[in-house]
This record gives sequence, C-alpha cells and structure tokens, in this order.
Amino acid sequence: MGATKTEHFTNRQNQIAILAKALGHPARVAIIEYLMGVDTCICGDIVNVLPLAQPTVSQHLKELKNAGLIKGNVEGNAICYCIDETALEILQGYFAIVSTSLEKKKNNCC
Amino acid sequence: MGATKTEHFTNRQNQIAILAKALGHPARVAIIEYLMGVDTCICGDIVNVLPLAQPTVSQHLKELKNAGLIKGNVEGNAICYCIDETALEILQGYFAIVSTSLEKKKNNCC
DNA sequence: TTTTTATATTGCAATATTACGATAAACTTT
DNA sequence: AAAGTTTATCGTAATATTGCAATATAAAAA
Repeated sequence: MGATKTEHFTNRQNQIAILAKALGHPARVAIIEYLMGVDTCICGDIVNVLPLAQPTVSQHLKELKNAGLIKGNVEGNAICYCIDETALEILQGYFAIVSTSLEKKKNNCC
Repeated sequence: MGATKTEHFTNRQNQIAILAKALGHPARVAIIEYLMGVDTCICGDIVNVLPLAQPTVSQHLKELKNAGLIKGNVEGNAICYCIDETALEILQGYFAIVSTSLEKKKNNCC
C-alpha cells in the first residue's frame, strides 16, 4: 500500500490537499514568491534564483503547474511562467473561512 | 540525495512549507475540518469519522501536531486534540498577503 | 486485579518525493 | 546549417510518505 485514498474524501478536501501539498516544499514557496515579485511574467531566470540544479527546478515547476498554482506558456526560447491567481484565491478563501470559523469559538478549546 | 535543502531557504518559506505540507493530505484536511466543527475539544472519536484504520489516523494526527497545526492534551482515557489557532492564522495571513499582492498587478500576466 | 476501551508505537510493504547528472528537445543566433 | 542557449525528460539513488496488522501502553470500568 502507500497510495492516498482520495476517493474517501470530498472534492474540496482533495483540492485543498493538492494545492497545499504543492506548497509543501520551500523551493516551491520560493518560486511562487519570486513570481509574485516580478512585474512581467517573461521570467526565464528562475533557475538562477534558486539554490537547486536546473532539472530539480524544472521538476518543481512541473508540480506547481500540475497542482494548478502556475501557468506556463512557451515564449520563444524561454518559458513564461505565471501565477494562477485562481488557485491562490481558493487557498486565501479557504483559510479566511477557517479563521473566521475559529474566531467564533474563541476559548472553547484547551 | 532526496533530502529537502531547507538550509537554503528563508525561515518563513520553510515554515509555510511545513504547514502546507501537513495539509497536503485530504485526511489531514478532514481532521482539521472536523476539529473545527466540534464545539468542545474532548473529541476522542476522530478515528470513527475517518475512512482509515486507527494507526493511520494516529499517524496523521502526529504529523499535524509536529507541524504545529493541532495541540494535544492527555484527558484521561481519551486524548483531547484541538486546533492550534496560531498556525492557521499564519496561513490565513500569508495567503491574504499573497492575494492582495496579486490584485495590485492584475493583467500584468499572461 | 482483571477486563475493557482508546490511543500510540512498531514493523513492514508499496509508493511517492527529492535531487541531480546525462541527455534530449526546441528555439536563437551566427 | 552549425553552434549556443534554455527548458524538459530520463535514469537513478536516497529518503519520505502512506497504510495497516500486530502489538504496546495507559487509563477507566468491572
């Protein structure tokens, strides 16, 4: 065994887990933060920014793309990677709901 | 190889990654949501709520505790697990900042 | 004290992740 | 066309995760 039993959980739970898992590595958090920091999205220099080899960075980018956190367009010789705002809005919305839900039951807990 | 190079990233990036990774499994998302739903935190029935064997649930709870997302107190025969609001506020704050940061540069991207 | 009940730990197998060298693919430039 | 540049994929090794049966631990109940 060792395979996640996704079928037993709700779509929302699986979706949040996929997005969270994609951000579950500091390199991928760093990539998202870097993409947020640059103005344009013609950003073919992500490899130089990270302390990892080029294949490793490429793999992390692939995982972020698979999870839906970034979009990638071929732009001549360089690849244009951009943040997919939708995914981050989903996470933002989720944790906003969680936070307000927790505020309502302040001090009900140990 | 195969070990995450945490030392090359900022404390903040590592912290977000740890929290996100802990939520990177639907069972753990489900646990957090369940703990949010109950009023008191004398909740010794998490095992029955999840479609997983008892040792598996115990392991997921351990990971959530290690990441700082939940707190656990021994409460007689049952363990009292509670959400650690601090951790979820960190996530909420992080994604709020990310979201507002993205709004400022609307349509600058592909 | 013995039994019951509830959670934790151990041990193991299957699978996934992480990282990078080597290589391939694709577009630019000369 | 040939050389250079950039990103993707392949192959592989080390490590981590996932899941559960078996077992251990600990407190409550009998």
